[in-house]
Amino acid sequence: MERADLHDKDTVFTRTGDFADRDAFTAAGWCAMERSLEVVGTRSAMMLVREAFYGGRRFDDLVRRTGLAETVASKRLRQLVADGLMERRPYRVPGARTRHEYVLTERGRSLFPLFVALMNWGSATDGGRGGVELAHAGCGEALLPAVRCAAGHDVGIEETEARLVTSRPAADEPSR
Amino acid sequence: MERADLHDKDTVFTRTGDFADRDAFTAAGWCAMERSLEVVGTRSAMMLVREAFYGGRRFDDLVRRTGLAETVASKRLRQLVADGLMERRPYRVPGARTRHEYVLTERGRSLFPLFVALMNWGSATDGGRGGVELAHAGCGEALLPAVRCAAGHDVGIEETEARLVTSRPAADEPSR
DNA sequence: CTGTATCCCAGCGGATACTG
DNA sequence: CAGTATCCGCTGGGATACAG
Repeated sequence: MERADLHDKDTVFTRTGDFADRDAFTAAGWCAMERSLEVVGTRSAMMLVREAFYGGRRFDDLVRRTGLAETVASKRLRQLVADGLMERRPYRVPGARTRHEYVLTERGRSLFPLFVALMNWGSATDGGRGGVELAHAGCGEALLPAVRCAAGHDVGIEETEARLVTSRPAADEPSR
Repeated sequence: MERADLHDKDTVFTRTGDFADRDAFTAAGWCAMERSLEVVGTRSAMMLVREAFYGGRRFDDLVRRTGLAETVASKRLRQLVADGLMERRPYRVPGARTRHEYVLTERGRSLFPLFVALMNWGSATDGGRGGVELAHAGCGEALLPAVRCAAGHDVGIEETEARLVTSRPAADEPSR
């Protein structure tokens, strides 16, 4: 099954153990990536999350800044709340009646690396057309998505190994 | 415009300069994130890229391992090639007739951080149901998506600043 | 201002059947 | 084995109109 005619530049993941035959675990169940896409795989979902990152909270602002139709924004926001990415929170400005605002939950905020990766990948090939750029407020340098292992090493695609886990060790506690 | 009743945990991006009013640059054009979604915003596209990362190359394997219908895989692969994420390359095994295989281009390979972010976000909330896990082949530790600035600092969401750039300083693309 | 209710269209993805 | 051609249902998203 192994092919010997691959160029070095074609290297993908290291395949080890069960993974030598990827078919063996195709039946292992739902891929985590697909689970993510079920929730944030739509344009409207990511756009609303984006505006939330930018500080948008009120329905009106979110609609205008995303450019989505109100109907779409409404339905998607309801779903984002149901999925636990956002919280619909009442608040009141003195003298006005109670309103609601949409605030990212911790789960929603944990989309940050995904958002940066999307922004970066899109801008990497746009020929410098300009637009919004994300930067480190401390030093002003642009943000870049990275991949590291739990031990802190930077990991490239060719150093990545995929493996089958039957049941991951007790949920991700405060990772030490 | 500024709200003073925000909890610390609600902090999102730091807003500075032009960005104090996000509306000011809504008209600044297409968001890089949306550009990414136009290309890899579909389930089929990311699933095919995933299998390419896992080492899949032949049409038959890609179809079986993604579980996509042949028609869908066919059309999506054609588009991925057109978008420059994959390359359709002829090859031949002695004694057999020439076949084609799909190989990730550098642009396709640069989706690696995005892929890791998607995998990680999806598995972070699955209650440890098990499945595929990505790890550092060197030390065996699990992979995590990260965000850094060009100067090498780790950057959290609350240290992130968004700003408007009219035309980015000729990054890495002499084209055009 | 903050939505919801309808109607409509385009695109994704599947099923089936057919080629080289 | 590696696709293409057709048909078709589902849903994402927009337009319009209306409500609290």
